[in-house]
Order: sequence, then C-alpha cells, then structure tokens
Amino acid sequence: MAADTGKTRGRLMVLLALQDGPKHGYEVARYIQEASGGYFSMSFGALYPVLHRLEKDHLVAASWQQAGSARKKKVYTLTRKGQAALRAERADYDAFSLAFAKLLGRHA
Amino acid sequence: MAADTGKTRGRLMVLLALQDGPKHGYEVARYIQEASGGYFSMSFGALYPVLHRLEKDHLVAASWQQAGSARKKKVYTLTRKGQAALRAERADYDAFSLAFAKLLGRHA
DNA sequence: GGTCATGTTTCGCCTGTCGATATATCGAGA
DNA sequence: TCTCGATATATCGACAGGCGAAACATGACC
Repeated sequence: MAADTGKTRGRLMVLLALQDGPKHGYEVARYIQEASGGYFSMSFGALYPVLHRLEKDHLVAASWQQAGSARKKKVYTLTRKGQAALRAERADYDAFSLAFAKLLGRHA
Repeated sequence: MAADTGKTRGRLMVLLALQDGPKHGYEVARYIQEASGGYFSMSFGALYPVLHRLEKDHLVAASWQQAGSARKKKVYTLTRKGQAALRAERADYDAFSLAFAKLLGRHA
C-alpha cells in the first residue's frame, strides 16, 4: 500500500552491495560508500543489525572465513530468497522515487 | 556530508505542499496523497507534529481562519525562511537520489 | 613498541512514523 | 430527527531504525 512517507533504505543498500558478490560487513560498508560516490556512509551501528536481521530472515547466508593468516571474517552471500527480496525492494524504491518525482515535478 | 542512509522525507513533502499555496493541515494531507498519484499518505500523527515543528522554526506561519459558517482551520503559509529551507531540502533530496541511482545503476 | 587499518558486536539515545483516540462541526440522506 | 461520513486539529504510547561510541581483537608497518 505504501502508506509511508519515505522510509529508510539501509536494507536495500546492503542487498545491493551483496548482489555484486559475497562480502563481509566491513566490505559492504566500503562498497556502499564507494559505489555512491562517497555520498552514503552506513555506520556500523546501523549496518551490522541489518546484516543480522537479513541472516535471521534467510535473505543472506553467513559463513566465517579465515584464509591463511588473515583475521576471521563473516562473509555474507545473497540467497535466492534474498535475490527475490532485492527485486521487490528495488521495485518498491522505484515506485517511491516515481511518486516523489510527481510531487517535485509540480514546480520543476 | 550526508552520512545518512536515506532519511524520511515528511518535512520536505509538507514544504512542497505549502509551496503550492497556503493550506491547512487536512488539506496538506490531501495534497500529498493526490499529487503523488495516491502513493503517499501521511498520517495525522506524523503530519501535525511536522507542521508544529515547522511553525516553531519559523519555516511556516500559522493563522486561524473561520470564514462564515465553516469549521475553524489553522492555515499555514510558507515564510521566506521556509522557502529557503525548501530549496535546501530539494537539493538534499536530489543529491540523495543521484547517489542512490549510482548504487542502483551498477546493475541497471 | 606504538599506531593505524581492519574487523565484529553491542548499547543507549534520539528522531520520526504509526495507529488509536479524543474532541468537534457540518452536510447529506434515511 | 437522527445518524453517519467527511472535515478538522491534537496528542499519546509503541515501535523501528539510524547514530555515535565503546569494547574487543589482530595484522601490517614503521
């Protein structure tokens, strides 16, 4: 129904980052920052809870990695369910964006 | 700076509604709904607090009206300061929108 | 040894939306 | 007349989610 007035998009951003391939948390943060031309920077206090919720809902799968002498990282992979959720959230954002453009367009 | 991940836009919506001419609360709600093609519907529990904050910050000026036999209405008018805030918020949204498009664009 | 970048996690605070509720008046129709 | 629905403003508690900060740990480099 989209009754909201423009909710937060942290979830979608993380899904987008993961669509580009499996990543661990820190990497997701870097990706979002770089891919947005430095505009967005998701704080860890926002990022990790999102990742955990995503994992709980099985939209991403997590696995600990410790290649060689590196620090252990928790790598997240988008599941099939996650891919579907991503498509849905994209569509949702597109609808939001379009509706907002209408509002803005009145005095373009 | 824009460190956020996509905040809520209720404030901007109200300013946009008022840019179209002075309106009272209920009318602002109707405007937002109609001008967005029915997509957005700001609840009164969200709308009135926004209006009150706007008034407190002198971005809008309020005056009670009671023409003839009509119910009394609190009519809000965009101040000069409010117009400036609107321009700023628009620019802010444009930057957000552009940055988000970059994120989305990776797999357009 | 010190410090920087990497890396995960959790906590309390704050902002803002939601749904419900209260109150009130007007016009239309049964 | 009486009731209902639309108009109209206001406030409340609950809830979601982002923020900054802190804690913790390790590898790399000087």
